[in-house]
Amino acid sequence: MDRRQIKTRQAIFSAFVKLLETKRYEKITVQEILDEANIGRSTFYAHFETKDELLKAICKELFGHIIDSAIDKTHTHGLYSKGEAPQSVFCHLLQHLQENDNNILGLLSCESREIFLRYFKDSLNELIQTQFVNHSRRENQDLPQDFLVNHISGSFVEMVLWWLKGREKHTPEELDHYFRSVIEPIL
Amino acid sequence: MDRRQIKTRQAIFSAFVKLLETKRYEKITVQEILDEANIGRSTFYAHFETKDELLKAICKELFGHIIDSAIDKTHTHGLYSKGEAPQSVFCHLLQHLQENDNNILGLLSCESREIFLRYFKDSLNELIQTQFVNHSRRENQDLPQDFLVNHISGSFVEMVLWWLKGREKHTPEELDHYFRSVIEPIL
DNA sequence: TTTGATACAAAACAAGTTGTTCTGTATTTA
DNA sequence: TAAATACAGAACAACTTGTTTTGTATCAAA
Repeated sequence: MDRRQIKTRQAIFSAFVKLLETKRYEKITVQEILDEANIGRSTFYAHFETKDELLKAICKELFGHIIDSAIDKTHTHGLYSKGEAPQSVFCHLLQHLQENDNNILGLLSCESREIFLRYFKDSLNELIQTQFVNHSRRENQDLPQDFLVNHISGSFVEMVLWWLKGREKHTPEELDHYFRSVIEPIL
Repeated sequence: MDRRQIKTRQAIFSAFVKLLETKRYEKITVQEILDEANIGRSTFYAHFETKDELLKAICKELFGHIIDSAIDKTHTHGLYSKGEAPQSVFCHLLQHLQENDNNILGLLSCESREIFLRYFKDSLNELIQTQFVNHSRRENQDLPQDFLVNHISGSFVEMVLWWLKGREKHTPEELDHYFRSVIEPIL
């Protein structure tokens, strides 16, 4: 890939993430991105068809790593192992988030966070779903499985939201403990 | 209030809700609302300063009733009463939603549902918060109270989301049972 | 029923936005 | 070095937003 392309793509991403810190996604104009990234109009449209496409590309790129890393984790350690594992996938995810590569925490707490949180939750949902299918020795036969899966991924994302709203005063390990406390009793 | 104003306001609301069923909020133009509601441009701007203000007004109007009704419920029966009460506030809320006045379920499952879900959750959060403060004989001293409050309201909204995604195949009573199963063990 | 107020429709408007297309230049790869 | 291509800059039509103006229809109060 051409070095110029890489540089431009990165400039657009950085500009977009920076703008998102102070402005809602819908209110950001292409012109503002151009000014912030210092690129020409035609250049932008050579990279992305629309602003929406840029959004999708960012989601894929930023959450791709985190989710992939979590998938690897489940392949070796499973999802939770009901207290046995010293570290759950969820703790792993939180630690990964806290590293804040590419200011991913900024995206998850900006005004347009819903967009990214929903993307995050959908990825998480798939991960948990497959995990449940694999070794499902569930005791709670009362509840529909997809309800439970949704409850877990939904609660996790809501916890991240709560965490960020409180300016990250808690450690990933503490959060993992909180999450275990409200999830393990129902498994 | 002038009858003409009421009629116009209602026409705008209906048009807006109808458009939201097939189009994302951000993609809806004022012109489309005018055409659907059969009103003039100046008329719209006499009622609402911007499209965003219209959105706020709709949220207030539609969720106001439901939340107020839930608040009344808590005043007489409390939030959950740990299994004693035949009907929880949550069941009450779900039944209210199912009546689908003003197509509120349409709003909660349309492409722009995040907007309304977040508004719904914030209202719910306040309600649960006050309830916790009132008679807080919590046993789980391990968890921060606002984490628990957030977990409950968040999980509820996520359940509603799951419910609507599955085209409402479950009754409010069933959902209430599911919700008790995942919330009561941790209280 | 009349009268004064006002909600309304229609149209024109400036300012801003989007996505396209063109030309010429700079950079990269082979 | 040469051919390919990524880029800047500018101009463009089509659309959107919110304002303003003018004349008409409807309302509420006397």
